[in-house]
Amino acid sequence: MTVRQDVHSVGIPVLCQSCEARHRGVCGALDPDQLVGLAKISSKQTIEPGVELIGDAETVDSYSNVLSGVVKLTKSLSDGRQQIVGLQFAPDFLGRPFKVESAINAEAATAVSLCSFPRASIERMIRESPELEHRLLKQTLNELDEAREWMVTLGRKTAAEKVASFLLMIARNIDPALDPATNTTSFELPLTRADIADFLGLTIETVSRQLTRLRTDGLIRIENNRHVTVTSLKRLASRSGA
Amino acid sequence: MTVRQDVHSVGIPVLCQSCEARHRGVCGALDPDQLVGLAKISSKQTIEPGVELIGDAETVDSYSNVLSGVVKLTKSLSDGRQQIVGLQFAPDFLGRPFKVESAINAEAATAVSLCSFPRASIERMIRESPELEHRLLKQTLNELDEAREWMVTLGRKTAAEKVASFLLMIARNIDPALDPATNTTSFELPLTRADIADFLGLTIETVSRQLTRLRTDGLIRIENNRHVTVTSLKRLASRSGA
DNA sequence: CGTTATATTGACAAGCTTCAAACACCGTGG
DNA sequence: CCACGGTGTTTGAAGCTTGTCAATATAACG
Repeated sequence: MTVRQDVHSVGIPVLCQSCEARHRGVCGALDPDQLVGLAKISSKQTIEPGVELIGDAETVDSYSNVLSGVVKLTKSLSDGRQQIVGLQFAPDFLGRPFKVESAINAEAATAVSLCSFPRASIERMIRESPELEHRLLKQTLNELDEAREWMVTLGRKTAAEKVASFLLMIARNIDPALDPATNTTSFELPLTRADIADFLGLTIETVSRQLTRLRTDGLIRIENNRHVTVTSLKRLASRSGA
Repeated sequence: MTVRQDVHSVGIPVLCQSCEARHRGVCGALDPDQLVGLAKISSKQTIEPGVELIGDAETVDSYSNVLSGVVKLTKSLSDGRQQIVGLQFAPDFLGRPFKVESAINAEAATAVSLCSFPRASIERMIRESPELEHRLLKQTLNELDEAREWMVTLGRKTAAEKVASFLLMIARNIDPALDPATNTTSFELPLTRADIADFLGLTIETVSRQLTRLRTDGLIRIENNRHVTVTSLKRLASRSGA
């Protein structure tokens, strides 16, 4: 028992021992030596909801792994209209390699903890480790798939379908093994109504109306604004457009 | 002169000599030996507009470079509503590595010429050549940037802004060096009104109305439905939301 | 317990879609 | 040569979904 543990954790920095990014995230590409090197220059930090992590047109000099919480990626038009273009959950990699200027904003949607490292070091490691680049490519391809999935939602679904799709996406994210046959799940919404509206290309009022409709129709229950219980996953899915 | 040419073209397969993908596309990552190997198993083909290249939920066993023309990537809802989630121009790489099942449709929007190679070979080459994977990562990141840009358009812009944005995107794609100070450009639309509607999340009628509005307002001229002349790039840009 | 942020609800207006019809372009065949 | 059908586009009128503005309710917080 102790032997097995030693085999797996020998040379692994304390910081990384229980880190999810080492398993499912990009750090899984690194060998113990690289991990030690990276751990030396990386720092864990906790961020309050609403705090801006990366500003539009700012130069980015650090990348991060999301360890917990939800980060929203947003883009804005000159007159203030805003659109959320991505949500990042643990253990996603946060940052846009190979570009000094960010074209998007990143903001903590909930309380977030990050593991950050300097830009230069991670880009050097990418050059040295093809496996790291491979993981990045895979995550980027997944993000592209998600973005395209949401383009369909934004362009072609009704408000009712958008809200149902959003709830399903969150439910699946909280519990990836969610069986479509099960009827009931329950979770905390990581976003405010305003955020949900920015995510779905709707107004706060329309989001609210669609949620109350789902509530009065008996598909969901809502407590304290944020806690949602889906009482009929099947009926919810049938309203998501698919 | 001839010496210089020889230096550059020695060992380069005839098929690839004048190919744009060798310069700006993924093939630029390959050395002459790899290029010869790939050229042996690749084939050039021409495709008519409207022909489906990759069907939804089909298993993909070949990848391609787009050599000319425009390929539209679409996703559909069960009831037939459709959304274009990407446009691919030369010399884009066409295909979704590391996934056997395609979740999207690819269809020739115009006449298209492709250079195709078997899935297995390209995936082997990716494993062997980090530089190839690097190029793929860069293209994927660019596609992700574009997708997110269009999410803002789909979610937050008005019909008028959407159409203006679309025209600007096409103009910039035809002439990447397009100076915002110049007033006039002219190009062939690679998409029908129906395609434009599917791209912008609108109906054919709304697209048509917005185009005639731009026409009667003197920002553009349209000949034969497809040929567009922008007469005031600045005014068009000011209507794109930005 | 008052104060502020967040969410809900209602009435009305606007924008986009829907449905319908006319128009333009193009190749075919009489 | 012109009538004809086909496809793609434009235009019009009406209706519905969503946005806007305003008021109220609920929750969060000192």
